[in-house]
Amino acid sequence: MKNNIVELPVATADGEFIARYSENGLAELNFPKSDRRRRGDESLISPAAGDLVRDSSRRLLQVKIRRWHRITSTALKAILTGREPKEFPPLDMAGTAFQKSVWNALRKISPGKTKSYGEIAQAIGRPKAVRAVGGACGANPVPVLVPCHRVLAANKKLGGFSGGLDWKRSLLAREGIRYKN
DNA sequence: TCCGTATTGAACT
DNA sequence: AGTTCAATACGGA
Repeated sequence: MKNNIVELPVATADGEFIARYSENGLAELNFPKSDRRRRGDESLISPAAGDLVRDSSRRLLQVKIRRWHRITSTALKAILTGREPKEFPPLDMAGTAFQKSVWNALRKISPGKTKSYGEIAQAIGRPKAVRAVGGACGANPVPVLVPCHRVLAANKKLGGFSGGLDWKRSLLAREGIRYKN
């Protein structure tokens, strides 16, 4: 399973994001590396690339993943420029049932809108699990596309962001979202 | 079991 | 308006 992960870069105006795919969809999206070290080879496929050649089902998977990756790239660039993506790739995010329910709720926040951690907790029927919601947001493996940056603290204050608060501020600004602080 | 959260609201200065 | 603090759910070690 873990070996079937494919890693592909997305070049954006903000740097090179890294997308990882399982056989079921987009599993992870990483912010650009802070230090832009020179990357000698852009190995598009990470682990056992050689193994992928033989098996025809795996070749089909590669085709599928390339299609997903086009969608991912387009969607990511859309959000980064403050627009709503027309299409999302299938998502295959690893997490507990609780985390998945949180991530699912995040996806219902449309661009330009926000919800508080408490409101998310309400939405998933666990009104007291406020802090746990914060934890699940921090564990979101597909930031930006799964818009954890649209979750603010109770008084419209910024709250936190695992990718760094600068990213959160920037992403909110692109959507015209105002917050306090 | 213990510890650390991307929280929250109330009770205090 | 700022600070402290308890309640609280969850996940990792």
